[in-house]
Amino acid sequence: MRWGKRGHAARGYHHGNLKEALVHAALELIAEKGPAGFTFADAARWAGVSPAAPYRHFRDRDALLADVARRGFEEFATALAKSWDEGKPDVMTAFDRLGKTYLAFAKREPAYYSAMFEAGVPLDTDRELREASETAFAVLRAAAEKLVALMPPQARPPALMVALHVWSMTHGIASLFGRGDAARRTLPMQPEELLEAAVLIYLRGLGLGLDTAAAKRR
Amino acid sequence: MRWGKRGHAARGYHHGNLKEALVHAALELIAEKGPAGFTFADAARWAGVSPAAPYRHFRDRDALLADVARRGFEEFATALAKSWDEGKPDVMTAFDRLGKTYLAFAKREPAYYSAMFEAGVPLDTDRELREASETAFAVLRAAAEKLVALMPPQARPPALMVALHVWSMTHGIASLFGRGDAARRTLPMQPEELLEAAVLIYLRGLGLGLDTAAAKRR
DNA sequence: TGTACATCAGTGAACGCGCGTTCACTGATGTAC
DNA sequence: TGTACATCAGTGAACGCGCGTTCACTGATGTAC
Repeated sequence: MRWGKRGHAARGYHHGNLKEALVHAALELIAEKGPAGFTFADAARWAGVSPAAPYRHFRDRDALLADVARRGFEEFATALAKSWDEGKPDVMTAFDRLGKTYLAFAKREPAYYSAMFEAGVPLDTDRELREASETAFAVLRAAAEKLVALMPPQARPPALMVALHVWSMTHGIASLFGRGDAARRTLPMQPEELLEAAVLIYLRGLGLGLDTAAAKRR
Repeated sequence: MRWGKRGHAARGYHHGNLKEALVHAALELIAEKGPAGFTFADAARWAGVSPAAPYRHFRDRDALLADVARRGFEEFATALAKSWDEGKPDVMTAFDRLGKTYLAFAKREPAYYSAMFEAGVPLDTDRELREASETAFAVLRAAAEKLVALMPPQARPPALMVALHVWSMTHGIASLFGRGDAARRTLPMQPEELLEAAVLIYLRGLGLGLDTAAAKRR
């Protein structure tokens, strides 16, 4: 299988879009054997090129992995932003949807998720990678802002704290139970249900019951 | 450095306690370069023996890693149980302490934590490993039981759900911010504070305010 | 439109290296009597 | 207490293998005129 800009017809001496193909290869191999389970040579073989070819596009294996993580964060940020949809039709509905999207991403793209959160890719060395990661978190942060804005000013918790709490909870559930691969633990309920209940209880603890939210909605 | 049962004096043709030494080597190397960052030969070298020696004690690298994870869960379970101390002097105090112990373990033993939760060691193939993991969770579960028992019977949430929520939150914070190594993200507060606030808000959401708890304590 | 040339993105052979694993071996330890 | 022997837990040499990386190369593509 080949991944060329011009579809699968790209052939011949020049691959056409080897960089993309290597990223896809890495994702495929990570999904199979984990982020440590592939080599530069593996990726080349998977893409159908000689072992020297990847060097035209990536300095080394780590650079390839970092690029995978960056793309992962970008797709993640896009998915989250689309799901949040600026809080429409109302903040509570959108917030719930956001959490489900987070879990769905971890399940649908375990390879990306691994590269982003578990492969030990250092965030601070690559500017684009760090920015992509921050963009993703910014969506959560913005959602938390809108959420605390529902509350009376004197009772508002810091939005950053709320965002971090929800992020941690969701990431925890995703890592422990919500993965598409074999490392996950079994659970007597759906991860989505577990998350939804947690968020409801947490928001109630903030004084943001469904009643308050419903009242604000009108 | 050698790790023998008889202290550091073990020498000579027979190592004395190579199995322990290999586990320590693995921990050291995992802490340095992550769970994927060491080889069987590395471990042997670190322990000061020939590359063939580890085969007397472990089938292969995976078996060594699984043993590390098992020991990690056992130490984890012990630490958690000791910290929980059957809910003394009162359930809320002990519960808070339990969370702090969880985070402290992840920070103090990042290598164990990696092997347990991130190395992709399959839980279901090794009976002892699975049991150790279940023993650790059982402590959390028991604590959640005592916690919900503080509440009036008609308002009690399932203890299992509470345990899973707290586990997820704590694991999420530990993975994202609370690690002793370089992969952690920076945070404008201590992970412990973040966790404490989350748990307080969550419990309040369950209807278990500090007032209720204090009332029960008397 | 054709041609000459520069650049790009691959090839494939080669290298040194370290890994996993096996093997016959051997020094150290434990035990029966 | 001494001796003979079995077992244990190491050695060290060897092997085949695949990896990372470099290199001169070459086919394909793009561009100036």
